[in-house]
Amino acid sequence: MEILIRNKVIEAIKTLYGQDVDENQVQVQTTRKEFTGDKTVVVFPFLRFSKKSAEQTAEEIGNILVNTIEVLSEFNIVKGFLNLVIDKGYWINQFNTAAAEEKYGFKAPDEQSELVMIEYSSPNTNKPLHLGHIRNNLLGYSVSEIMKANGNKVVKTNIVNDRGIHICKSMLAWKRLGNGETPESSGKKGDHLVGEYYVKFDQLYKKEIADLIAGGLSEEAAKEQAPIINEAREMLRLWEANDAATRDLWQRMNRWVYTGFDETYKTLGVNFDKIYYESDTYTVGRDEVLRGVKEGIFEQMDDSSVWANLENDGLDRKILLRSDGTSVYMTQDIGTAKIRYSDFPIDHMIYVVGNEQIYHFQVLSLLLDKLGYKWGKDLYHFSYGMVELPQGRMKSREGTVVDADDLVAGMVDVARKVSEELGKLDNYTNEEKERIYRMVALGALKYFILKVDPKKTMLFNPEESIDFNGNTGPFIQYTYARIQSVLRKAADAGIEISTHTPEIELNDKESALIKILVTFPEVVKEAGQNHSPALVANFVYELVKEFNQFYHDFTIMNEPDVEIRKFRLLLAKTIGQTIKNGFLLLGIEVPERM
RNA sequence: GGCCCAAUAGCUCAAUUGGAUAGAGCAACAGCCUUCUAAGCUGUAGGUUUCUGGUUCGAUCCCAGAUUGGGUCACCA
Repeated sequence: MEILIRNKVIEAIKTLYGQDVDENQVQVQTTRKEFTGDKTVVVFPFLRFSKKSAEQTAEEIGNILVNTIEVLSEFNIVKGFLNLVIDKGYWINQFNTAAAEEKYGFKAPDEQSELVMIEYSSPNTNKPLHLGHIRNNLLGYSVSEIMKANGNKVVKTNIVNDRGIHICKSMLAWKRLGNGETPESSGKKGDHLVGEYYVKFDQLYKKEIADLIAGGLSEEAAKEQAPIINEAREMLRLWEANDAATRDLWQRMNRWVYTGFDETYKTLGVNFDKIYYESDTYTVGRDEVLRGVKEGIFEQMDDSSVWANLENDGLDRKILLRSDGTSVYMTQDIGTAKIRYSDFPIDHMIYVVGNEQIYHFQVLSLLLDKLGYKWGKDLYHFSYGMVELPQGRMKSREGTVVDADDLVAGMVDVARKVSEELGKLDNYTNEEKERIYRMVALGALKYFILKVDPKKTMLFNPEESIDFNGNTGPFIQYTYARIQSVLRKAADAGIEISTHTPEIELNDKESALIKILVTFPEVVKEAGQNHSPALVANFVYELVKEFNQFYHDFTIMNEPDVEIRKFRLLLAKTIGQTIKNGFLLLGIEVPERM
């Protein structure tokens, strides 16, 4: 519709003033609520063609539009804004289209669809997931769903950083202090158990540093020479040298972590199509780096460490292999990228990784390019903002980290408490109740995180639990449940819901609802272009807010006019469907009752 | 210090990517359940969009500078 108007405006200006205007000079937007009309054309940019007043220009263009666009019957002018009124029939038509499709707004993939690979989550296996990972996982999953809804083929992938100095730290501490403790023996979740030893390592390390400083060493030297850190380094070297005992312990502890992660992923409702492990990919990366050395792309120093010099590209020097031959993060990422492109015909590669790694991905992109991979430059770093606490950034060493499992469990408790107070689920079984508590708790958490612009830093206050009223997930879930309740009542009463609405008179709320509803396909598209679940969240909220007003002001079941009642039922059903579909894109479930 | 990013109501976030009188929720206050689920609805109050300039018909949005906060510049990931 907007495109049609835009083209007609261009034609109008051509006939009126004999000038060609550029397409993006014509602004067509939805009319603001406080004015009458549906679409608004801003005429200010055309004044230099018309050489007339804004009102006159708008009048002239408006007359032509009304004559050339069938569904346009009237217009009004406020200053330089030409407000166009679109016929009711058009909206009813649009609504019927929306009502007829279960997946309204979604585009199904076909043979020509592009393949988008999305990497997200990508945890280290030395500690459990925290709030920062939650934002990553929710964004990654949601963006994947949004890309699918835009007709792409999507491969969700996870690169598990299961190797490196950080894992060795946990292993070392466990060896020293663990006394053979296992998840089974202690009843602790595996990832939490391993995480505890990571913290213990840090404590031992700090103590050694303090002792060395007391003995007269500088802080820098102390950090470098502490026996325990050297032992960890030696462990990493042994690991890369395939030392059997080291590998055994590593495998054992990683397995504990995976069991724990799987549980967390399951509660979060995220999943992956293809999982890569750094322990498999880093050697490919190392070979690539060594090839780079041979081809003169990278340089090897006397101590045999390997560097990339990116100073000509405006960046720094970057290490790719340590002097003891072990690999770093970047080495692995090179290998992983290569393997992925040979495994899949990737058209777009999206890395969901925090904005603290912007520099890392600039470098990675450049390195891949230098290694001769034409897709190196194409990788897209979906860089999202951090989650901050009122005190600032989360710091694992200071114990301010909000653990993912604890957070979810806490949310479920709150949901249970609220729900029990309201007592609406009293005739449900305990399993059904628990299922809904979880659904609501996760709805609150996910919506809270996904409704904010991914690029922005966001704040989470653990002191105040996430709200269930207002602009929240549960509010939207509640509206959905209400709609289902009405639909159940209709079904019980044997009232059939029409599948097609004739041209009836609409009240203000009804037409407002339809006008919001039919923007959904555009919202899905924009959310895909901008990689922004927040756009979907905002849309659903707007829709639901409007629906609740409608629900309050008008009755559905008690409407005496049969035609109108049938229409309202269909409207409610379609809105319910759209809420569900929108939330599907966010990875949030909706309950039939709550 | 170099580079990058942000700053909107007391708090958490929006603002159709340069358009009309900057909107929601929370918190505060005042109302609405004999009626399809009150996790709802209505109203009141709350703003020099950090500051100073510039660009233009028009700036929260673009440019320059300043202030504040954050990130990053590792043989960490």
